[in-house]
Amino acid sequence: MILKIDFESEMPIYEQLRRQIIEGIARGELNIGEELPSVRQLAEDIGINLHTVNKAYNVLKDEGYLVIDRRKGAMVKDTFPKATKEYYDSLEKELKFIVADAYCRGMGKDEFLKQCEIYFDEYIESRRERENGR
Amino acid sequence: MILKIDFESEMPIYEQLRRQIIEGIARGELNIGEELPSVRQLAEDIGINLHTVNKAYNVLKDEGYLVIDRRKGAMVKDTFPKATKEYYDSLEKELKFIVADAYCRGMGKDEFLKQCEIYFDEYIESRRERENGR
Amino acid sequence: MILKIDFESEMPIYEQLRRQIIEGIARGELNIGEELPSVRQLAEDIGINLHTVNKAYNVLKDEGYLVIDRRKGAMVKDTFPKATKEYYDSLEKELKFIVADAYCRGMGKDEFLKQCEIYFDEYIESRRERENGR
Amino acid sequence: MILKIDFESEMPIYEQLRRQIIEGIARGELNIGEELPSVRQLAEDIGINLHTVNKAYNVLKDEGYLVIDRRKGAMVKDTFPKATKEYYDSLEKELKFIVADAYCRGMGKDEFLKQCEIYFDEYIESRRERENGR
DNA sequence: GTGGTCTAGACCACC
DNA sequence: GTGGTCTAGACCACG
Repeated sequence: MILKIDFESEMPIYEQLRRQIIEGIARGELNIGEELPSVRQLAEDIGINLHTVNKAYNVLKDEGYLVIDRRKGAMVKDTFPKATKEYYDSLEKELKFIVADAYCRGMGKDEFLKQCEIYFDEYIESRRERENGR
Repeated sequence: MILKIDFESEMPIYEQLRRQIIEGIARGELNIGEELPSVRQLAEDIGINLHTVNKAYNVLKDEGYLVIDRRKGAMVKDTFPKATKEYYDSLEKELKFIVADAYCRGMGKDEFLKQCEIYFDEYIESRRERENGR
Repeated sequence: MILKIDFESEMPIYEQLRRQIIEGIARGELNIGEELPSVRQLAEDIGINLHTVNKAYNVLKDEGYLVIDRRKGAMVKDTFPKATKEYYDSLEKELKFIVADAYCRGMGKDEFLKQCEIYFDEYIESRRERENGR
Repeated sequence: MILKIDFESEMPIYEQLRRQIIEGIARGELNIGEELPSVRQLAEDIGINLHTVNKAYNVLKDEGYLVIDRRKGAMVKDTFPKATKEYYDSLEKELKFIVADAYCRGMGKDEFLKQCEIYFDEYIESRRERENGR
């Protein structure tokens, strides 16, 4: 799986890492139980600080995406993280704002929903392909 | 329009202000040409520094949501901001991640789309009500 | 002569007035000795404060564009303002920056000069027409 | 690169900084990818507040002249800012006034164009020299 | 009255 | 180390 960092982005590097790893899991590029590169390895590959990778891994651990084993390093958890009340609350807040912004900018409901549907289908399709391919 | 700030949030205060003002515009609570409180007034009401309000207003001005008149202060622009290529790019990036996260957490496509639809309808309905009420 | 104020501009209203009056003189819409509207009249026409018009007129008086007579109000001076050393200095400073910015943005020398030439010719032509028409 | 601030000028300090940095880029004194002093460093050197430097840097970032990297601070962007429609509009407005003023003050078209040409050539020459010198 | 600018100094996140 | 955010308080230009 290829990780791309935009050093000019306002988004913290660890957050960029976190998001791309979650997207990788959604697409099935990272499967349950799969080991991620070591902190040291990944940091060197991307050319960033070791602590930055560490932070991303630890956030994902706290969210329930990864387990971190002292010997084997980080791997994708065998169960997906729970959709807690906190998650739903923050999702609602985030989504409401995005919809408000899109609505103001003249984006139609259908166009927006269609786009969301496409993204969902991409993840579903990508996972199915990989599962069949195994 | 009531603005609520969460001082514990990691999200900057000016960004919280920005988002709530956009949501207010989407709901029609803030109508075209409507004057917002002066930076000093709003800062005092919320209990924050005037520079923080100023920053929120200026970000919204740059985005095309507000105009700032030397005489009357800030007011809602009579045209909505353009949905530029930059906007679509960042929306895609943001939405893709949110969908990935939701998908991983077991949220179904239908549930997600339904929720988005509800938010859209809320804004549409809210605006219609206010327009009829005028 | 029609004066248009952009209340949303960052440029002070009195400065917008000043510039448009100078452009009017350059185009020959305002001829030597021609009386400008009274401060009170112009302020009411545009819908701005009386003091704002006053400031514009006084700046133009100091620059040598207008003479202000207590009885007849403001009128275009019969001689053009001198191109003082101060003027040349500030012109150089301003022009150098504009050229630097244009150059960085990829504007060619020829394109830039061509544009300046067009503007010059417009003023020359406009004045000639009016002088012939009288 | 030496930056000179006129504390008596009506032009805001951050705007003076902005202009001189753009001129520095045009002259090639600041090359693509070159790092600018940190806000604290530059502020101390000039004897102004760090927020003022920060504002200048951020304006230049928004214009597309600089990128601000969390790790390295501000640096000259590898691509020059686009000459947008907004840019051309404001350039036209500005240039038209300057030409009108110069014309009224008896400055001939040839003299004006000659001067613009000289400035352009200075930037072109300065950049060439530096590129050869590298 | 309005916002714009500047200063001074604090704390924080990120790297 | 870097910039980002927030506060507090000052002065100014504009209208």
